[in-house]
Amino acid sequence: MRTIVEILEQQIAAAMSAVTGEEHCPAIVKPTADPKFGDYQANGAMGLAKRLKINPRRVAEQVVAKLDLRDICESPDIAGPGFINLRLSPGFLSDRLLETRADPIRLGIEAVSTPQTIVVDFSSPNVAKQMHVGHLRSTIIGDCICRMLEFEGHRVIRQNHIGDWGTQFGMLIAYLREENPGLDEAGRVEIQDLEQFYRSAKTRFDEDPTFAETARQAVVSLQGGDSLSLAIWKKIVDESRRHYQPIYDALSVQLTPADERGESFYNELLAPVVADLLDQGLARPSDGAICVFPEGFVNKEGDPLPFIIQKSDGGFLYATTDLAANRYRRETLRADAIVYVTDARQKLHFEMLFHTVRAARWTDREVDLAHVTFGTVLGADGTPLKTRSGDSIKLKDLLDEAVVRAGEVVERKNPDLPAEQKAAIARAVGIGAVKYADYSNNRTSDYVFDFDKMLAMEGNTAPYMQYAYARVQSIGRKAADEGIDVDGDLAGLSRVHLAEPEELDLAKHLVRYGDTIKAALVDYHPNYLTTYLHELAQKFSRFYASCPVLAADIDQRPSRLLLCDLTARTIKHGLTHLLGIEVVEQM
RNA sequence: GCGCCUGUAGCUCAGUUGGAUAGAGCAACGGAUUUCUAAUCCGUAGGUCGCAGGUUCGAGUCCUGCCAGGCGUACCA
Repeated sequence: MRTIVEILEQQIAAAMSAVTGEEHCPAIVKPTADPKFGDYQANGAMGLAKRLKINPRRVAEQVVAKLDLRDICESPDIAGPGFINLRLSPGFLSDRLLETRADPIRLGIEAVSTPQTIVVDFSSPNVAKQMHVGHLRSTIIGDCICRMLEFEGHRVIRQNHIGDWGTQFGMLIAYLREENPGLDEAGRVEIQDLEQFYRSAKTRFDEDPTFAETARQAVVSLQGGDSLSLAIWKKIVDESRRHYQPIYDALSVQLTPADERGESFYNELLAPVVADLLDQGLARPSDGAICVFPEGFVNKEGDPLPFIIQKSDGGFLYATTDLAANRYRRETLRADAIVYVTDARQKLHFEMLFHTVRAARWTDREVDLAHVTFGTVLGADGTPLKTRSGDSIKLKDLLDEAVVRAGEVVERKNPDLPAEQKAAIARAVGIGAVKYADYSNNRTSDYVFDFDKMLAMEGNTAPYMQYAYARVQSIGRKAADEGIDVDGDLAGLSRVHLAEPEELDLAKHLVRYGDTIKAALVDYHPNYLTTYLHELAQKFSRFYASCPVLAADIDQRPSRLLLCDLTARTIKHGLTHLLGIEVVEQM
C-alpha cells in the first residue's frame, strides 16, 4: 500500500494542476493540528494562490470540486484562508487496517521502487581504547539509519571506520612487546583492560625517552609494512575487537567485523589520492604541507582556509583518509549516497571534504553526501558526561549500570517471576532505556543523561513503551486461558467496526505508521519514530482503559482484537526492527 | 574576528517544504482500581517561542540586526 499522505498528496496535487495549469503544485498534506479539522489537511492551495496572485479560498474550492476522493474520505471541507480538511471514511480505514494485518512482515508498507546503494559510516571507535559514552550516539543513530533505509528497500553498506592506524600504535606495539617478550612467536595475547593498557603505554611513552624512541621506530616500521610489526598490530586490533564487539551485540547494533573498513584499510590509497588532487590542480603546497583550498572557506585572518591532506613531514591526516574512503565508496562500492554519522564538531571538516570530492570528480554520477550530526551527551551539571575523576565513561559501565537499575525496578514490581526472566527483562529495559532516551531527543541538540528519567515508567521512555507492549500481549495470553480463539475472530473479520472515540483514535494513528517512517527518513530523525510510538502507546493505553477487549460484545471483540494485534505489531516493529530495542512479553 | 549549532511552560524537550487557539513528558495539584498488568488512565494549572525590526492573508518556523551559551576555525581525529 502506498501511504495515505502519498495518495492524498498525489491526488490533490493533480487536481491543483488541473485547476491552475501549473506543473508543480505541492499539496502539502499532513495530519491536522486539531482533530476538529478532520484527520488530514492540505495546505498547498494557499501557497499556490500566493504564487499565482489569485484568491486562495477560490483555488481550494475549485480543487475540491475537481477531486474525487470518495474511496478514501468523507467530502472535504474548506476552512479559513484555504485549508482543505479531510476525514478518512470508515470503510477506507477498515480496509487499511485489514490490509496491514494481512502483511505481518512489512505492515502493508511498500518498499521504494528504485533501491539505491547507500553507504553509512558510523560508530568508528578508536580501537586502542574501550568504547566510551562519546561513541554511543554515532553507533545507535547510525544503526537506526541503516535499519530504516533497509526497511525502505535500499541496499545499505555499513562502514565502521575504526581508528586502527596512526602514531599511537607505535606506542602500543612497543609496549606490548615489552610486556610480552615472547610475542614474536605469534602467540595469542589478552588485554584484560584496554583502557589501562593504553594508559600504561602512554605513561611509558611520556616518561621514558628510550621507550618513546622505540615507539617512534615502531610507527615507521609498521607504516613501512614490516611483517612483525603488522602481526603485533593485528593482535592489538583483534584484542580491541574482543572488547567492542560485545558492546554492539548488547546494544543490538548490527555491526560485525565484516563491516569494518578502518583507517588502515586506506593506507595504500592515501598517496595516490594526494597525487591525484595535485595532478588535477586542486591541491598545492602551502607552508610545506599539501592543501586543498575549497572555495568559500576562510580562516581567522580572512585568508583561504586549507584542507590539509599531507603534513609537511610527509604524513597523512584524517582528511586524507576520509578522501580515500570517499573515493573507495563511490568507485568500488558504487555508492549512490554516503551518510556520515559523526558529532557536530566535525561539520567544517565534512563541508570541506564534500567540496573537495565534488571538485575531484572521481565518478561521473552524482553521489549524494550527507553529514548527519548530533549533540553531546551531558551530565547533570550540563557539561559533557564524565566520571567524577574526569575520565570518559566506558560504554560498558554505562550499560551495565542501566541493566542493574532496571533489574531493581523489575525486582520491586514483579518479584515472583523466574530469575532468568527477570534478568532478561532487566537487559531489555535497561539497554532499551539508554537507547530510547537518546533516540527520543532531537539528535542535533545536546541532552542530559539521567538514569532515573530514562528508566521511569511514565513518560516517553522505553519502559512505558515496553509495558504497553506487554499489556497487549497479556490480552492474548488471557484469551488463550479463557479459550477464546483470537485467530478465528480475526480471520472472520471482514469489516473493522470502530464505534468508541478511543478505538477510532487508535485506528487512525495506526494507519500513519508508514508516513512516520518516511518523515523520519527525510533528515534522519529517529525522534519522529519515538514520538509516534509514544503517541501510539498512549492511545492504546486510553483504549485499554476504556474499551474491554475480551469481555466485549461478540460483534465488537474481533475489531478490538485487531486493534490490539496491530498495536503490538507496530510497537514491536518500531522498537525492535527500526530502533533495535527489545520488547518483552511480560514485565 | 569569522563560521556553525542551540535558546519554546518551574525542569527535560517536541513542533515534518511558513498554516488554524504553540504541544508532550516530568514535577505540582485534584480524581479513578469488584473488570484484559494501576509500571495505567482522566482532569486542573502552567508560555512575551532569547530581544528588536522586517517579509505576508498568516512567522516558533523565512530575512536583517542584537543578546546569551556551546562548538569549530593550518599540519589531532
